[in-house]
Formats: sequence, structure tokens, C-alpha cells
Amino acid sequence: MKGHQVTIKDIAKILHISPSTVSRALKDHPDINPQTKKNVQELAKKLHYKPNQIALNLLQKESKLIGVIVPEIIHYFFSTIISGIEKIANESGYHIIIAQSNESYHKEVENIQALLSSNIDGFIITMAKTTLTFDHYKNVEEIGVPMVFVDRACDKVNADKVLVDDFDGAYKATKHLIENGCENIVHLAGPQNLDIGLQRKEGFLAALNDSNISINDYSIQICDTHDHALKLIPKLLSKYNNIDGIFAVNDLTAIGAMKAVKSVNKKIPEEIAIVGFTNSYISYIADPELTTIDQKGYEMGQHAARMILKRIQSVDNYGPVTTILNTDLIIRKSSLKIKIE
Amino acid sequence: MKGHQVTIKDIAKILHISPSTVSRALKDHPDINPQTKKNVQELAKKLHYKPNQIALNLLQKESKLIGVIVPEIIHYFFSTIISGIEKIANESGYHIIIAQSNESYHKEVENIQALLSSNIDGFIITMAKTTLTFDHYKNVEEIGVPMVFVDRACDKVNADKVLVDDFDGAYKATKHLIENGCENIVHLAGPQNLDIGLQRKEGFLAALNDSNISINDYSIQICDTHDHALKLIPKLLSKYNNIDGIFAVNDLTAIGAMKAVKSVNKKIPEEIAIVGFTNSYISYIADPELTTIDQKGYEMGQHAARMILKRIQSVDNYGPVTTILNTDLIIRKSSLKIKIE
DNA sequence: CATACCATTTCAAACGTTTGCGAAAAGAGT
DNA sequence: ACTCTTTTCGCAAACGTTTGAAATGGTATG
Repeated sequence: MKGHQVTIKDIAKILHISPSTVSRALKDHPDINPQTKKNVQELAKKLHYKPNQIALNLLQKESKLIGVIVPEIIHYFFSTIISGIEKIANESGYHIIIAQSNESYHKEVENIQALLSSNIDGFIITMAKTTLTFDHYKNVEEIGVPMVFVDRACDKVNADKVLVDDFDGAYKATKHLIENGCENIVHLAGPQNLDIGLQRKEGFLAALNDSNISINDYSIQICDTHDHALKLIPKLLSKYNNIDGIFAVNDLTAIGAMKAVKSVNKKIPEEIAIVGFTNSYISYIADPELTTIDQKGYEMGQHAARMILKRIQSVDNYGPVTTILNTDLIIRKSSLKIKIE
Repeated sequence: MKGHQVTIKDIAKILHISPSTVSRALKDHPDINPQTKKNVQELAKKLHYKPNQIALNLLQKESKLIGVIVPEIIHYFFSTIISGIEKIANESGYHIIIAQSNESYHKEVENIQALLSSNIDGFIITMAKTTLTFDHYKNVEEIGVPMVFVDRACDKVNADKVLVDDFDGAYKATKHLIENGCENIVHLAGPQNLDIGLQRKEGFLAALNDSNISINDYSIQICDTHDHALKLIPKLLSKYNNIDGIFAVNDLTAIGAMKAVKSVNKKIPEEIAIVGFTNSYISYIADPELTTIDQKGYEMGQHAARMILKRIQSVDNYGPVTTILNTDLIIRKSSLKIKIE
């Protein structure tokens, strides 16, 4: 049961002046008599007057709301993106509405429609894995609501993008394994229809090539979940017992592999070195701690927020901008065959 | 650069009829001529007309927005709460605005003020650890915006609450350790000024008492972070080498303890059994997998959302409701001294 | 032929705020 | 006493939508 919020009209009525005078008095307009100003401001404070944001939104045709659609917030990476967005948005007086697609195309469409009618000022989106058609993005584009893609982008749409250099990250990870003495590395790869999966694989291959390491038919395994790695790795190791390094497409898979390696009594990193990708919380929790590639979720979120704010506040329609962030190699115990002093 | 959104006025102008007729035609009002209806509805579809939510908000004095304030979304537990809230809210046409307090009292106050002026219809809040004064909650109460506390509640304010039975959870965890043969259990406890810390400790003590197990001066250690456990446990074990069980106030601490135990070459669970609290993702990732208490974040979120919706939609001012959810013991390898067939 | 009645449509107010413009009042200058 | 200026304030429109009440035009009833 909502109590009546104090409005400008209320103040006007009490003071026997007009709403416009109150409005001007509150913002220190020079046209207003100092005494009137004082009266208004004091009463406003006393009654805890707060401007009604909705009325302002209607007038100014903006909601100071940014819609954020991510697959699942429970994933560390996405929640760091969100944190980054929130920080920058808040600094400019914006708030974020969060919706999850749960990797479902339909939920994504639904969310976009719903947020659109909430009159958000812009979208920040990470595509769902199952999104294969893009009419809903096109629709947003037509309506003229700005949109920024983060991490997973749709290249059929004119929109800003914030990506991470997956190729380079994978290259660095693989190079690191090689420098630590690995000569027979397996890559647990993601789905090859996603850019992420593809780029990381390419980076892996490039690093091997540059070091003149030959590629075997088992060097690349499509395997990107914890449980799959748990099953796959023991088989693989029993078949090819010279494997001495694993580069996984994400941390969770790397940790599955880690468990599997331990289960067949091979030592990490002495016998098999492991590197993941993302630098999520679990990489630090793992035992031994997991070497990984920092995907910079927080920075990505901040960047995306700045981009959307720029779009929202800009008058002219400059072309789409793509930012590619660098990754960092985070070296921990799981890959250190050679001790660093 | 935002393109002009199609409004009812646009449609009215094109069809040479009044906005009110358009409005009624769109909602199938019986007063409107079927032919007019058809014209309007077809044009509306053609122009992709979408009602302006802001205008409706202003008229109906509601925003269909629920403000959610949590300490940090990167924590698995909070993100599951959010997911639960989102699901129920969406089902009723509501959206959630998320703000993080980062466990800071000031950020919490700031967030509440900001969301309040965004005219949200209600709050769902998990108190920050550093929140010790409650005027900002009182303010919300006075204004008449409904509020539900989740997990960490403020008892100085008349508001609904969704809590978890911490005492019972801790009791079950401890009992489980005892049933598995532990006779010398250490509890890594949370801060005792928070109800969570207190209740879990009490549950622990009650379980020991009920089993006639004596309590030592080192049975309770204030230690609730991964890193602290990492440092504390080795010292403790070298001093009291008969310790055979650890019950930690949260999963992260449990895993810190786990690492520490392994580092002094004690076997888990054979020599030392470990149980955590929360059932976060990492408990499943840990090696060995961690036995823990499921804190039911998703259910809590759902419950909180239902409560706030009920408040928002209710006309009369019924007294504050508190719901206490049961926890589940999730048994995994880290505690199983006795094998279950 | 006036009245009643119906279907259909429009008017106007409302939600809370901002803002260009005009108006009233008071003082200054001639 | 007249105009001119300045100070201070109110009117009205606008944002997009809903909705009770009034208006319109037409037909049927007395």
C-alpha cells in the first residue's frame, strides 16, 4: 500500500504559489524571489520531496535505464561483466535492468521485447549460444535503440562490440605450455560454430606451428564442459601416454581435466601441465591453482558501458565501433614444470 | 540517436481520428466500430506500435520494476537468489533493477536513494555486512515502498523476510560428521555479530551436545575466508593432531581448509572429514567434492519475489511475514569416512 | 415533430515535471 | 502622470496514455 509521494503540486498548494514557481525555485532559477526560493526549498526538504523520475522520463524521452541481457549471471565471467557495466553506468546516473536468456534464443527475443517497452535507453547484450537468426537485433536497430555486444557478437548487425582477443589469448597459453617443456599438448576445444571456439583453436594451432611442433590427429578434442573432460581425459591418456600438456577452452573444462589427470595418478604439473581460459574464481580455488588466461570481464563490462553511454548521448550516427581487449596470462602452479625463482 | 517511436497520436493523425479512439480500438473496447478497430490494429501492427511504458507508469503510478540490492553478484549464492527473483518477477510482467552494495553501508544507502527516485515498486534487499544503522530502511518504510529482506535481515524494521534455517543446517552438517565417525570437530565460524555466524555456531554446538561430545577451547575458530583457512588450519593441526573433522561456515572457507589439510599430507576424508555451507558451484568442483548444506538461493529468490509482488498488489497493510526455508544436506566425498553402498 | 435511444466518436482531465511566453506589479526616469 | 524597465510569478503546452463524460449523427418510438 503505497503512501502518497510528495509532489511539486503539493508544495505549490501549501505555499499558495504555482507549480512552475516551485519547479524553478528548486533549481535556483534567477527569476525567483530569494525569499520564495527559501520557503520552497525548506518545505521541500521538510517533506522529503523527491522529483518523480517517471515524469521526467516521459518529458525527456529517456529512462536512464540500460538493459543488460546475458546468458546466465551465475557464471563468474558474466557477473564480472555486469559489475563493470554497473559501475560505469552508476557514475553517469544510469541503472541497469538485467535479464537472462539462459542461452535460449526465445528467451532472448522475449527479453528484448519486454525491455524495449520499458523504454530503456540502450542494450548491452551477450548473445545466447542458440541464437542463429537476428531479426530481433535488426528490430532494435530500426527502432534506433543503441546496442553493444559483449564477448559474443552478432556480425550481421550494425552495432558496437567489445571482444577479447581469443586468438592471442590461446596463442599465449599454448606458448606458455611449450616454454614450460610441453611437447605433446592437447586442446580441449569449444564448438567450432562459435567464434570463441574457433579463434581459440586457431591460436592454439598457430603457437604450435611457430614452435615447429607437429600436430597430431588427437591434438584437438571438442570438449568444453567439466563432466565431458572428466570422461574423455582418462581414455585419451591411456591411449596416448606421451601427452604432457592440456589447454582447455575454459576453466571449468580445465578443472575437469585436472581431476581426471589426478584420477589416473599423473602429477600436475610435473607430468601434465594444464592451462585454462577465463580466469574465473575457480581457477584460484583449484588444487593446484590453475594457470589461465584472464578474459577481463570487468574491463569488458566497463568498456561496453562507456560505449553505450556515448551512443546514447551522441547526436550523430557514427559508424559501429569494435574494441578488442587484450588478455593476460595468469601463471599459477598447474603449468609450472620449470620453477621460476 | 533515437528514432521517433510510433505513438498513439501518430496513428490517430494518419487515420484522422482521435487518440482516445485509437487507444480504445487497440484494447478491443466494445464502443468502437469494428471497421475502425480493424484499421487501427492493422496500422499499429504495420508501424510496430508499442505502448510507451513510461507514460503508463506515470498514469498508473507504478513502474513494474523491482529494485534488488545485493552485496555482490559474483558470489554464486547471490546470483542464484537473483535468478530466482527474476523468474517469478518476469512471470508477472515485472523486471528487476540490480544494484550492488559491495558490502558497503554507504553504497547501500546510495543505491536505495537512487532506486527510490527511479520509482521502483518494491525492494528486495540483502543487507551489507557493514550496515549497522537502519534509517535508510525506515525511510523506505515511511514512504510506503514495500521491502523484503533475503538471507540477511534487519530486525529493527517492519518488513517481510526470507531466511534459511541456519541453526538446523549447521546442526545437520555437524550431525553428519559425527555419524561418520568424527569425534574432534572444529568449526570455522563467521563473525558473531551477524545472525548467520551466530546461528551456525549454535547449531554446531547443539549437535555436539546432543551427541555428548565434549567441546574444547579450540573447537570454534573465527575464520570465514579461503585465505584465512589456508593459514590457520596447518597451525591448528600441528597443535591438535587429533582433529578429525571440520565444519566451515561457508564453502570457500571449507575449500581453503581442504587445501591446507592436503598440504600437511592428511587424507580427506579418511583422516579429516570436511563439510561446508552454501552448496555453491565450487563445492562440486572441489577435489574431493565437498559435502555441504544447500542454502537454496534460487528458492529464496523465488519466495522473496512472490512476497514483494503480494505486497505490491495488496490493498491492505497486513503485518510483516517471515519465511524460514529448510536446508538440505548434500553428501559428497569430502565427508564420507564410512562408505555408503 | 419532438423525444428517446443507440452506436460511435471526441473532449478534457489526469499523472508530475519543465519551460517559453506573457502578465502583473513595482520602481525608475523623464 | 507617463512610459520603460525590472522583478517576480503564473499560464499553458508538452511528453504518451487512459477514461469518464459529453457530443455527434442517425434511427426508431410516441
